[in-house]
Amino acid sequence: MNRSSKQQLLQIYHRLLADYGEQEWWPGSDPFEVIVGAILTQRVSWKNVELAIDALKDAQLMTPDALTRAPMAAIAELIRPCLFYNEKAARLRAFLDFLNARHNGDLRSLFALSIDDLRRELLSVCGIGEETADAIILYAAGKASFVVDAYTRRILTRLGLITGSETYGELRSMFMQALPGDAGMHNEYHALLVRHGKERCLARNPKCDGCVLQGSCKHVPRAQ
DNA sequence: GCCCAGGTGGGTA
DNA sequence: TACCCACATGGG
Repeated sequence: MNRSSKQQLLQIYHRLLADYGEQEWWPGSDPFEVIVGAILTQRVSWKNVELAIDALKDAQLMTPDALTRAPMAAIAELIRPCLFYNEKAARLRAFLDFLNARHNGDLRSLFALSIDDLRRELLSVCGIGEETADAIILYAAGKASFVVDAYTRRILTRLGLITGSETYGELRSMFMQALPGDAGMHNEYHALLVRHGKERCLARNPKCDGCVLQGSCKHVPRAQ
């Protein structure tokens, strides 16, 4: 990765931050709730995840211990507003089995690992892929690990910084090399890309009128 | 009724 | 490696 690409990534961050302000994603949230949210949000809007999180809280199940004891069918029913609830209930169970077996059910033990070890262990859990692992490392453990999602790829492609065919790991490395090891900045940058992607880089209806990244952005204005 | 939302894993060629 | 499919709700 060359110096100019690093500068461009930093420039994009500062322009987005200046335009949208701080996004405050998962500020001061309970780490376990963040992990549950990270698993439930797979391929579903955050609104639906909030419904499921509230349901789990109301049922007093938002702790590793309580959720471990709950029957999977009951969990599935509570997280029904999320897509693929049976599968996601199994993924929550898989994470809990891992946490109990490897870390005696203690998140502090899990988070005491280095970023690389933490990432490796999370990826060994069925149902946790790269994006979810990075989201857990960043938002639950508070360690700097960049979260690459569909918006990130789409925005960088339209800006001409990448071809779009890069692997997840390649894109993550780009950000890891360009940004300081500051979890707060990684957190904010990812949130800003999602905000920008939602508002300006819609999958089927790209538009870029008044876009904060205008000038370098190659969006085609939406046909009226 | 249709489209889409902050993915992952397993199967097939 | 690259694609395809299952998973299967709720809001606009």
